[in-house]
Amino acid sequence: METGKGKDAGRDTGGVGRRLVTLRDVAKAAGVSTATVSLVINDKKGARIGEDTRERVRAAIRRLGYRPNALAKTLSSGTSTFIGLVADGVATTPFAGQIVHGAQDEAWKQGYVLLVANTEGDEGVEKDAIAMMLEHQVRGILYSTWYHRPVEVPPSLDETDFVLVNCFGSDRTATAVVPDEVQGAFTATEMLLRRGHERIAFINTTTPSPARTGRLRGYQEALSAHAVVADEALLLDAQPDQEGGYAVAEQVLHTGATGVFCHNDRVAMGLLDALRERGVTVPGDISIVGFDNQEVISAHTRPALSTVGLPHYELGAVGVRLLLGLEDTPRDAVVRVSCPAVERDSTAELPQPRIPQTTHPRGR
Amino acid sequence: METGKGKDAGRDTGGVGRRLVTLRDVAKAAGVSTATVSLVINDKKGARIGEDTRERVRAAIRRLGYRPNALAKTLSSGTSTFIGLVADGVATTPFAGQIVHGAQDEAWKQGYVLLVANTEGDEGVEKDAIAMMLEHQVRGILYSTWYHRPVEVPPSLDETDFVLVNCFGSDRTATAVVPDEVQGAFTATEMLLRRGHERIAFINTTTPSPARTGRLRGYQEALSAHAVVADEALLLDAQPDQEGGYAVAEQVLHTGATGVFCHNDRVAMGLLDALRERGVTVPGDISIVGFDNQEVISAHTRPALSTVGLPHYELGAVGVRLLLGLEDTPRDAVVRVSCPAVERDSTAELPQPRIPQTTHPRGR
DNA sequence: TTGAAAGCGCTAACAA
DNA sequence: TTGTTAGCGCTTTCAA
Repeated sequence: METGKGKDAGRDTGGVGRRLVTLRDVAKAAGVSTATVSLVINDKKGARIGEDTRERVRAAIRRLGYRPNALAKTLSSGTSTFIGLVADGVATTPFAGQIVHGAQDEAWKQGYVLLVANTEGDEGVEKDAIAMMLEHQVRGILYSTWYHRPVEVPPSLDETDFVLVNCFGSDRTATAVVPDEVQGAFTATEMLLRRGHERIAFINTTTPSPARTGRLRGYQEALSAHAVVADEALLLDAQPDQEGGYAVAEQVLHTGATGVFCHNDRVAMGLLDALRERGVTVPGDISIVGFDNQEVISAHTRPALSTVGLPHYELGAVGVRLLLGLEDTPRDAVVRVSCPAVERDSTAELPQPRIPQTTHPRGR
Repeated sequence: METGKGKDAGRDTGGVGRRLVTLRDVAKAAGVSTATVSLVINDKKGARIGEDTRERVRAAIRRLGYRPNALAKTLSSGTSTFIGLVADGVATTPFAGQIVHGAQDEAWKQGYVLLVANTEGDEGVEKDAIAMMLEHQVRGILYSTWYHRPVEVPPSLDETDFVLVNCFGSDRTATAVVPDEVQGAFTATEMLLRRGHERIAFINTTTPSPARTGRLRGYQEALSAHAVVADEALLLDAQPDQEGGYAVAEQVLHTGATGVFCHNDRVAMGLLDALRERGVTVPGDISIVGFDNQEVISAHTRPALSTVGLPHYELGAVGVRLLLGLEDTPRDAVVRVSCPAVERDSTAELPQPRIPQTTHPRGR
């Protein structure tokens, strides 16, 4: 800290209070006006300042350890430096963190700073959070949820620009960005189809949601795209977690499926456990694909799980771009971000049919 | 939106630009001075304002839909409303989210707002993040890591108050708050001891870290507190994830341990998988305890894992309190937060010895 | 019990 | 090429 701080910066510096090197101090030190300093700092285009003066100013800035006051700048210029992000679950899920990360990276790139508020689903907290952001003059607000779902847009959001992230308006339209469930499920199913599987079971969730309907559709579209006839018997339902996957194992075995597409990685993990107990090997006997790419799980099951990723980072980033009008999308559009395939070790070529053709109810 | 916004709020409201109801507008509308309005808004103690005036002001505020400008307030009063939180991994881990949550809750309680920056370990980003926070006049900075470790304190942190969260200064002392590894491991080990186990294996991590040394010590202290003689043969090492736990299973079985304390939940999960494959039941044959309480995993293994929680939420909250001087701890102190026991289904009473006493190398 | 006025640190015309 | 001067929206003495 021999940067020259304690030198002559301290005016009010009384033990506790630190710092207080203002533009004016720099101006005085450099023997120029504050306007000049302001100009070189922001190095404004049109400004014609002598190179010598510039250098003198820069020197003074360094010498005094000057830091611009972003708040004063905002107040004066009227251009905000904040983007608000309200999330309903940064704490309880690994997913929200990715949204925050994506949003932050993009925000920084655009010269903004993220104001994050975690509501954990509490409406009161949410209202306060939005109010707080409004009072801090945010450029706009990203309203995000940790799982893809419809939401009632809080009225106070209308006081600023906003975009919904990982959710969409249930009661009205609003600009939003969500994962492409259909494409994701299509991709997952194709991971199996491409390896020769045709008898593919789909363990969907019991919970009504965009994920449930979207993934079912993606699964069906993939089958028909590959000219594989759908068999209702292959459609299973389960509670969307390890317990659900574990419980449905017997049914899966009964379908005679050679490949299974699970609603999410947790279900896949439960299924894996159950199959192991029954001596069924994966991917030897059965290939499995998950959804979400929840790393803590999918990267470490045995075998490591082939799955499809939920693009949370992208959602956050695209959210910011939409907010700032950087994406050329119509207002109130719902943009869909695709889910990438993450192929690991739970998928393999279909072995020579162990089950005679006759068991195959409806041929292809 | 019939709150009166579009009414007469719009001055500069030109389609895009919103809002601009200032203190002055309110004052004018209420027929008082700005000073008066300011006083009733913050309802200052010493201010003696007539109840009628107060009501008139409040009415005007409501009618105009006035929102105070927090930035102007900060600038004018000199009292910051921000607390910065720089984290090295909100994105990649479920843990950091809890720190954010704890910090935010406590910050709000104290009237502050959290400015979050995720660095993902990038030093450049970190430097920028701190600079950004300094420029935004933060009251102080919480510097956090996603796993407990020593850190080199970035020099620029000295320009403000700061506290280290989930980490501590490697090169110098600084106020910090970390989990109590020793107590945590002690607690975990006791979960086994209390149920009669004496032959308890400890699968530690291979990575040198406060966790490694602290947990070993806690394990040893628990044994001796219960007058159980330590057996070096029970000390195993493994890579700290599922693969590590899976790989070490054979060795664990060889020790003849009836209880196993794993360095973390992921190791426990891997071990569980391996034991299942070998037909060893948990907790029937062997009891297992993890560490971290990483919910996605621990709450859903079969059986659900008994473990010890890492107090991330608390770390964040205490961090804020330390920063604000709300905790009466000496400056530069390292405070330890304890790790709570989370007992689930992987621990059971020691069954009647299936193995003759003689196998027990050294008696108690 | 209230109002006037001087800033907080910075930007942005407008002069010079 | 640089300086002067109003503010941005709010708080805070000091007077009235």
